[in-house]
Amino acid sequence: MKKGNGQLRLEKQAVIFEAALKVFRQKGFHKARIADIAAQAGISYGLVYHYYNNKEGLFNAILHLWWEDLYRLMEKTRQGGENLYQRLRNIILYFLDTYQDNPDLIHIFINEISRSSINLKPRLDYFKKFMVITEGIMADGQKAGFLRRDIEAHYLTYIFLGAMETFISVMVYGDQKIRNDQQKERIANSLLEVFLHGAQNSGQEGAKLQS
Amino acid sequence: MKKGNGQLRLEKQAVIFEAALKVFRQKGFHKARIADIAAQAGISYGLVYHYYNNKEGLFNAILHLWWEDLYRLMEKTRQGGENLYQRLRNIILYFLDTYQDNPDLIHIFINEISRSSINLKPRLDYFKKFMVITEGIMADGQKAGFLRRDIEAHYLTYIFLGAMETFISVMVYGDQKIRNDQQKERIANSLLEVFLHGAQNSGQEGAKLQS
Amino acid sequence: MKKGNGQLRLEKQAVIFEAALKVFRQKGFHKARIADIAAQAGISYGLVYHYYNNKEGLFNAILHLWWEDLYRLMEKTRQGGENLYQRLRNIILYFLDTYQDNPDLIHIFINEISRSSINLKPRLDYFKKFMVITEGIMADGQKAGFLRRDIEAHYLTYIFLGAMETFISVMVYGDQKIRNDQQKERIANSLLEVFLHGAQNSGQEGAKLQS
Amino acid sequence: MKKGNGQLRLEKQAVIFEAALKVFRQKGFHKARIADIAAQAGISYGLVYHYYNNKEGLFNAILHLWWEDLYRLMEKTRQGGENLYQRLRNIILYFLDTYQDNPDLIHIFINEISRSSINLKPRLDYFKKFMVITEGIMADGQKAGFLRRDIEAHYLTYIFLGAMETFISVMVYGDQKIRNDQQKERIANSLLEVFLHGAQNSGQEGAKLQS
DNA sequence: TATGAATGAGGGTTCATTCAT
DNA sequence: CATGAATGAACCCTCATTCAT
Repeated sequence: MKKGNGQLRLEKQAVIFEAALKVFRQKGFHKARIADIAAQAGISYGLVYHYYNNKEGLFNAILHLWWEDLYRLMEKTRQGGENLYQRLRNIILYFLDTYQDNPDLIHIFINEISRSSINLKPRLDYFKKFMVITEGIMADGQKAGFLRRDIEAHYLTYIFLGAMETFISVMVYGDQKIRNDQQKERIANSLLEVFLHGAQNSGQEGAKLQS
Repeated sequence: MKKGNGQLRLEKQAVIFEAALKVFRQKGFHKARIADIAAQAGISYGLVYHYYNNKEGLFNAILHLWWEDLYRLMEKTRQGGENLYQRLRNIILYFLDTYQDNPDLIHIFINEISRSSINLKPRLDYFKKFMVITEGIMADGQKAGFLRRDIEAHYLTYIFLGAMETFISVMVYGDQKIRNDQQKERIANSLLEVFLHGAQNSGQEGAKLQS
Repeated sequence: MKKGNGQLRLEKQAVIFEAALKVFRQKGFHKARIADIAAQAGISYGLVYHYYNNKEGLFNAILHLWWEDLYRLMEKTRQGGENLYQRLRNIILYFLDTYQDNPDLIHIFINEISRSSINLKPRLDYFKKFMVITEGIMADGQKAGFLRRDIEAHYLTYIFLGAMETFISVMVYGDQKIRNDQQKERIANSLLEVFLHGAQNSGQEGAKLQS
Repeated sequence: MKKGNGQLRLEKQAVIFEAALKVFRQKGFHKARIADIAAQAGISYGLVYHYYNNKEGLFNAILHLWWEDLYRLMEKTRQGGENLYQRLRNIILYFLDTYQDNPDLIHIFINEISRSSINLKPRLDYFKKFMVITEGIMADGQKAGFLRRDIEAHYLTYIFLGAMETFISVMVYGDQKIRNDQQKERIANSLLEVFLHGAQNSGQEGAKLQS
């Protein structure tokens, strides 16, 4: 019986969470009202405070979900003994999958987590951790001889993550749908291709570029 | 006399503008108060409304400055007949120069303009225009044979701009100073190097990566 | 069985009552939450409403306990045929004993019952009754020739009760402990001594005071 | 001009202050709403926040007025070289005068300052300072031989202040008016008379009291 | 009895904006 | 031009109380 109640509690909490995702996505953190979220969830606004401490607590729950999932993926991919290419691909696919499965979440990531000035410090800490892990991957790649060593690992990190994030951003802002897995593949490949081999045409013309 | 007054008006407006830059940077748009800006400018808060319509108008002025300057640069670099490498380098240097000369502005760009949900539509339009221009550069590069054609031009754009923006973001959040022009060079070179030639080690080991 | 249940009911009620004492003491009536009291009692907050009508009803129960006990003492001391000195001493000792045995209760008396603006009317009525009884004692004392008649009986009452209450207040606020019965004696004696014989030094110097 | 504006500001602040006195008196701190105070002052509630930080700041202003005035009196009476009798009389008359001139203030003192649990710590500090000053007077009296030395000075303090406060309280709660200066005299005399010479009848009967 | 989910009145506070001076 | 007094919409949050289970 207790378990049943607990389950109900979790379910209701999830309903509020989903509503919050939607509303935060539509209005952004600052303009989202608790009343909006409650209305979206079909409950009274007071009940939101039964399940979450306050607006920021609710937002933090979202933030937490996002990052912990991401960390988990990074950890899994690290333990899986996959090679550099696979690992970078996994990161990209995590974003693309989330884009497909939980567009609200990725929207919030792009607009409210990745940037914007709410709650700066903790947000940055999450971000840094992500960067540090990614940088570890890059360093591994350099050590293993896969990645060039004349560019610092954290520079590679910025370039990779920045490129990916902007990719997602453009899709988010343009409201582009991912129609099928092939499209996901194409995006991931383009990104990795350029990141790994560069944008320059390797033919004769390209060679003249900097001369 | 009229001209003198007009000049005074412009000067006072500039004072408010500078104050707004500082305050918007420190607090973000939503938490910045008109009273803060006025205090920073050393005037009464009522006076702000003589020079700007309202808070959003003031913010738009900043936004406008940023983008118009950027467009101007893009235009100039296009007309200058510079090659692809130079043009991309100019964009990067514009950001790095602004980072040096007007850190408030670049901070606002990163936090409030580039993303975040204030005033979504007009902001996106500015951004799109920037992307379109950049995409034009990429397309030119492809046409001229400098850039590979198997990746769509707008993909190249996302990758380039995303990488650059994240570079700047990290500097902004880490409060890193640019000490000298050599550092700017190094950053620009790293970015361009990876963008153009890729991160992969061109030696033997690197070749095995995707196998 | 019925009796047993009734007893259980009383016990649970007592648990809530004790918890309320503690919480009202710590937070005061306004800041005390039913949830706090329930937590203190180790029950759910809904259950409080099975045993008491509402927050005020719970507080009234405390109030009632305090006053009825006090009235009972006053009645007993009146019937006991004790003399004025004994009767006044009994009142003081009642407060001091309560201070020892039920510090929460005396704390609430000082902070929430004796003054403060909750529930003004009923509280005043309780208080008045107490004053009237005390005034009766004073009047008796005047009639019997023990107390001076040039000061009205209710003035004597104010002075006596006010002095005593402040004594207790200071102890409450200073968190002073009563270590033993001798200390209680000393306090009671000091109070009665000054009340009955005055603070003025009866020697020669004192005589000059008002000249 | 500036001075004139400042004066206006102070006047408006005073209007709000007066309104707050009235409303805090009628409803007590907790039940008083800023909107009530604003309505009483004939202004919008937002304006209250123009002149005071918040509800507590407004209340603190009242508190401050009360205590600083009282301290000032105590200081003046100390420097005036008056004797013990005069000094105690001054304290009593300060309360009675305030009762006449600013009944709201004395009401708030009795209900919200002297007791009740808002903002406990600072309130107690104010109170303690008052007690310490009074205790100094008592100690002076003992040193000068006017007051008996077998009762500790702080005990004398509690008795004196407690008696006085209860006197005032009863007047406040009973909504008694002070009709003329003679009545004030009578009250002050009664209090001092009992405090200094005691309540006991000095005739033969009284002597038997404790036997 | 017992629980705690659910409700919503209620109030404090912020601050953009207006406007009389 | 300049000031800052004045307004009030807006919104977060608390918590007593009810009630289905």
